[in-house]
Parts: sequence; C-alpha cells; structure tokens
Amino acid sequence: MKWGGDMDEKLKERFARLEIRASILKAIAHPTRLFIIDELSNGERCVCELTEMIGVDTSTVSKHLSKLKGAGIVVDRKEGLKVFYNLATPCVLNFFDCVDKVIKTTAEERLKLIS
Amino acid sequence: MKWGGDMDEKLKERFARLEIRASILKAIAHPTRLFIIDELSNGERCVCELTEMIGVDTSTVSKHLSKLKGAGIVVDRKEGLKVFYNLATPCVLNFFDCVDKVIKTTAEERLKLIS
DNA sequence: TTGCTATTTGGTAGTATAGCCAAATAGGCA
DNA sequence: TGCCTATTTGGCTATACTACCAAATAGCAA
Repeated sequence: MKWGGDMDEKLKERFARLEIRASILKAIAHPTRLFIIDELSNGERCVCELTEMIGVDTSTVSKHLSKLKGAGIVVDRKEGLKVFYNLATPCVLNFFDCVDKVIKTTAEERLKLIS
Repeated sequence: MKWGGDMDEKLKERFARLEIRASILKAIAHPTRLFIIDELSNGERCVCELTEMIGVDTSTVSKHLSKLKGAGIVVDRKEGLKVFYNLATPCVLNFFDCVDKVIKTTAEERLKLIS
C-alpha cells in the first residue's frame, strides 16, 4: 500500500491502524470462511468435518483455516490425528447483523427506484 | 466460486447468502475504504476532500467510493460540481470495536507465548 | 518398521484487485 | 460558444487470491 509521500505522522499512524483492521476484515470476507465462522458458532469442528460440509479440497479448507487463525479469528486444538477449530472472539458473529441490514436497506432502496 | 457439485438445496442457499455477505465485507476490507468510512462517520465529504486527505489519485478514490456505493455502504448526493458521500448504514462503524478486540486478544496471546 | 488417516505445505494456473495515467463526462460561468 | 473544475470511466501493469493436485508432515496402530 502506498499513500501520498508527504503524509504527516498522525495520518501515517491512522493508516497503519486501518491496515491492520483491514487485514482482519479481509480474512473474514470470503464465503467459505464465513461458512466456517457460522459453523463454529455452533461449537468446535475438525478440518475433516468442515471439508465434508463445504465440499472442496481439504487443502483449500486448511488454507482458509490458516488464514482465519493468522488473523486471530479462530484457535485450534489438536486431538490425536484431528485438529479442532474454535472461534477465538465470538463477537465476529455480530457482523452478520449489520451486513444483513446493509443488504436489506439496499434492496429496499432499489425496490423503491423501480416502483 | 465453486463448491462441491453434489450440494443439497439448503446448503446452496446458505452459500448464496454467504456470498452476498462476503461481497459487502470485501467492500469494507481495504485500508483506504476504511479511512473513508471512518471519515464519513464525522459527516459527509466530497470526493475532492477525501482525495486531498488520502493523497492518492482522484480516480482511485472515485473507484473506492464506487465500490462502497455498489455495496450499499455509502450514498451520494450531487451539489453543483461536487459529489458528497455519506454513510448509508452507520452500523458498519460497530465493526471497528470487534476488530480491535480481535487484534487486542491476538496481541495478548502472542505476548503470553514469549514471556 | 510399515501402513493408514488427518492435516499442512509447495507449486501452478486462472481470476480479481488496486494503482496510475489519459480520456470522457458533467456542471458552472464568462 | 469556450473554459475551468470535479468526477467518472477505460486501459494498463503489477500484485494478491483461490482452487486444484501432489508431496510432505504428524499421529496412531499393527
């Protein structure tokens, strides 16, 4: 990321914070990862269970989980051969409410435009 | 996006919803767009003001705004030559709290690991 | 040890994204 | 009309992401 070179210190700090925040949100902003988050809200799941549910390659699911873990959204726990994942900070579930509100508001506005 | 072909209807619907939700979150998950959202929380701003603050090309800012608008996160209002943008659904500001909590929790855990 | 299962990691191809510049569009004013 | 400013759009390049397959790693059990 590159912003104007003559940026003052305060703004640079502000953007540094936003960059970290964006990285967390980016880790969440993918349908498969949202599925995982939604599923983990009902309790821990192992990689094999999630893979079975989603229906993509295990390696793909593993990489999604790795991204979520790197962002601090999930934590893992090994038990024998299996690795179980859990939500680290369940507040991410609150995102759904606001996102759905955005979708609803937008849809209502668009309906108004054509009626 | 492509998931397992033998997916049942219920799961397909679930993923369809998640895909829409992900598109909203993706629109938010960029430092410059977070800056814009943060800035608009203090009231409407025109493209020129935001460009001046961020220090990138006007066309870049315009495209970021276009993405936010497409996702239903901001709305615009023309006044003479200028176009003013506003938050459409201020609840997106709530995201910051949880994101910061994720960052804080992760940082604390990592500190514990090295101490 | 070997074999089996669960998971992660490396490599690669296709796709998407973000930035800049240049050009097009739109509104205000002489 | 022509000129100036504000914004958007198109084209381009560089970078990042995702999905698959193949190979590597890890743990359990014979």
